[in-house]
Order: sequence, then C-alpha cells, then structure tokens
Amino acid sequence: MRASLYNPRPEETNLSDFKFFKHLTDAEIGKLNYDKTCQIYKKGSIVYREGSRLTGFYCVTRGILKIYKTGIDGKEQIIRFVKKGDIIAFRSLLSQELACTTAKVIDDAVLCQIPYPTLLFLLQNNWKFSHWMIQILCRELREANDYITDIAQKSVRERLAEVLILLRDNFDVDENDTLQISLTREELANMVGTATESVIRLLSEFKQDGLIDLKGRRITFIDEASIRKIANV
Amino acid sequence: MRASLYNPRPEETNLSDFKFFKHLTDAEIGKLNYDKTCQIYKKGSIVYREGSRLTGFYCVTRGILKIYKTGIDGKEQIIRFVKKGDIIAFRSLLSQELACTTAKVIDDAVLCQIPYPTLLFLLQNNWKFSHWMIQILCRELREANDYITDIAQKSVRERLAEVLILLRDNFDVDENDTLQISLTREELANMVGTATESVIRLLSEFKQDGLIDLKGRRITFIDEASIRKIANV
DNA sequence: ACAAAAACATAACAAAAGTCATTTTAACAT
DNA sequence: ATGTTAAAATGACTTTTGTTATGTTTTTGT
Repeated sequence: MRASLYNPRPEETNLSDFKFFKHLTDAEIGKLNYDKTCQIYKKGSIVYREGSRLTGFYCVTRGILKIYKTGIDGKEQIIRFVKKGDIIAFRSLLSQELACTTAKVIDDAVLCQIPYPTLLFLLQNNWKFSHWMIQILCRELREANDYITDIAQKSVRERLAEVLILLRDNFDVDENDTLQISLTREELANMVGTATESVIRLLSEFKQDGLIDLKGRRITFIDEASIRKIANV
Repeated sequence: MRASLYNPRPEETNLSDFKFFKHLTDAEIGKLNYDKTCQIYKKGSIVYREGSRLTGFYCVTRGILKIYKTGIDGKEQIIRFVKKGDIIAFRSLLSQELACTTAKVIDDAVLCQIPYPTLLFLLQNNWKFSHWMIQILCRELREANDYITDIAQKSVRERLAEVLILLRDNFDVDENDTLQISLTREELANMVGTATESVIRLLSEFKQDGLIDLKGRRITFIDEASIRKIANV
C-alpha cells in the first residue's frame, strides 16, 4: 500500500464540495483553491483560541471539532460541534473582532484556511455569494434565538435529550444505532450547560428506562422516539 | 398649540439618523424616505407575529417594543427590548423565513416600514452597506453566543442582576436612578427565563440588601456596583 | 499488555428554583 | 375619583439540580 493512503496530502482537498461556496464561479473556486492552506490537526490540538486575532477562516474537510466559550471560573460552554463540510471562524473574522470562542479538535481533522482578503474579495465581487452569506448569518441567528428559548425554558433532562437528538441527527451512527462520536460526560454537560454528575445521573435514568444503552463512552439509541418526546423537538 | 404637537405626522421622520444607514448615499436615503411607510402603534399592539410572512423590516423611531418567542406551553421568552434607533425583523426577512418572533409594543411607538425590495436593492448596489450589514449580523451572532453561555452557566439570581444592568445601560433613568421603562414582574421573568415568583422573591431580596428600591413597577438603583458584581459583567 | 491517569458511577446531602395557595397592593378603565 | 381587575408579595411545600465524597471502570500512553 502506498503511504499516501495513510497520510493523504491535505492539499488535494477540493473546496467546491462545500455548500457554502455554491454561488462561486469556477474561476473563483480556482482562486480559493490557490489561496488556501490545508493542514492536518491531531486530536486535542487547538485551531484558534478565544481572544486571538484571526487571519482567515477554516473549512472543515475531515474530523470533528468542538467550538466553545470559556465562562465563569473557566467552565467550558460548548456552542456547537462541527464536522466535514462546516465552516468556522468567519463570524469573528467578518466583524473584525477577536475570536470569541476556542476551536478544539476532538477527532483528527483536516482544515483549509482561507485568508481574510480572499473572503473579502469574493464578497465584494460576487453579489450572489454575499447575499448567500447574509442568508446563512440570518439563519444562524435564528438558530441561536431558538437555542436561547430552549435553554432558558427547558429542564436539564429535556436539554440532555435534545443534545442526544442533535448528535443523532448530525453525526454518524452504526448499524446498531450507536453514536460514533465519542464525547466525555463532561463535554455533554458543557453542551447542556449543567454539572457532569447530572448528565451521568440522567443518562443512567435513560438507560434504566430503556431509552438508550451505555457501553463506556458509546451511546446506543434504543427508543429514539421517546427521547424526541422528552426533548420536545 | 397646534394639533401636530400632539399628533406628529409620522411621515416627518428622517431615517438618516439611524446608524444602520450610515453608509448610504444621500440619494439612497432619499429612496428610503420615499419608499417608507410610517405608522403609530399603540401600547399592546402587535407589529408582527411569530409565523407570519414579512414584507419589509421596521425602523423604530419612537417607543419601546419587546421581541419574544413563544416556547413550551405558550410561555414567552423575551429575546430583547428595542427602542428608538433600532431595526427589527430584518433577519427573518433576509433569510426568507417566516417570522420566528413576535414584536409587541410596550410603550407607544412609531415605526417606519421599508419594503423588502428596497432593502435588497440597497444591499445589491452598495457594497459598503451590505458589508456593514454582514458586520452587524456577525456582531449580533456573537452577542447571542455570549447570551447562551450566560443563561446556561449563571444562576437565576445572577441573570436577574444582569437583566437589571442591561435595562440600566440601554434605557432611560431619571435623576434618582429610577428606570423609566415599566415592565411587569412576568416580563422580567420571561427575559431571565424563570418563574414570576422567583423574580419577585429575588427583587425583594435585592431591596432588603439595599441594592435597589421598589415602588410598584418602578425600580430604583441604589447600589449599582454591587448589582454589577452579582451579574458578573 | 500494563500501569497510571482520567473518567465514570453512585449515594447522601445541600441549595436553588419551581409550584400552589392566599393576601395585599397597584394599575387601569370608566 | 373609584371600583374592578390584574399584578405583586409572601409563605409553605415539592422538585430539580448542584456538591462533595468515595469507590469502580475505562482510556490512554508507553
């Protein structure tokens, strides 16, 4: 077997697969591919840190990252998990603010960085693209508002169920309905916004009630419908 | 005295005062003023309702409105209060989604509606304006993320203190540091995301501790610094 | 494969917040 | 100005969630 199968040259990534770029012309995609810098990030590495100045945004080509803010006394609040096909860091970049979140790799990843001037050039010269960007931002803003209502009105139990559904809908499961993404209880807690022990207790309850099965860090869905009912989504 | 002092013709409003429009040319401001429809809204009236299709966005020229989502079993979650100089409804408009919030007047208001085609025309023809729009959206997205961290990690007591500070910083107070905006305890609770009784109890505590004074619906700041300390902002 | 470290699980308890019932007060329309 | 209605206040009680402590299991790195 050739070494490249194990160490794929990250430069080979083609950005035209990203929905984000669907309104760009071939020439513009070309520029993008020319200007990009791709890199492999090992699990645990930090792509950018809260408070840092960004020089570009990133396209996730492979792997999983968590995006989080550091709250009171250092407690992480996970804003979202991102995977292949997602774009990160463009908000802080476009508002010309320092990064307000940290991006940490939780599953070996390949990211392509696009420099800020390239983004600005594309936005300025392609109305379809900037209109699309505006639409994406507006949609994310709605999602954030939805999330605020959720987190403010739902119990921890409901929010945990909701996070499980979110993971189920956005990440891979195997043939037994086992989530392939591996998160610690603490990370789940930081997503839900609660104490680690509460997550442990509630997951145990869900298991006792026959809704899920737990094998170490692996979570298997047994009665997804009931979890959806608890989550109220 | 002339009647117009009591019933100002809302058409007289000039939109060039809005920071939102700061990158428009005089001709564009002219178009805006030409296309706008201004209207007086009495306290209690609804400007648009969650789920409705919007035909334009609104500039708030006078008065106060609350923007809220309806959560589980009809409970309101107030997303924000808006006042003179604020713009509402442009997110749902630009993403071409149905309104995801309701806008209700809590202090007699004057709003100018700008039709969607006008907004689109300005965005498409003035790069400075659409860039400014992108920056505003990105900034609001950061604020939403900050708020999520807050609401997920802080106690009800801390969040109530934070809401008081937010009101203090964004709305008028008289010479005694009394908030001029008049909200019910229920509205405060819907902002904080808690039960009305909890707000009442905590406000009483704040009063007992000499941080605020309460006279009916009027809230007076006595020890603002301590409230900020509780809020952690 | 194995030891060390980290994560997980559980229980007992404390604190925070929600709910319900009742009385008091303030806001609003006439 | 005044009665009516809605909102606010208060207390007793329940439920939820957080905290601390301790033992067990799983990961992880070598």
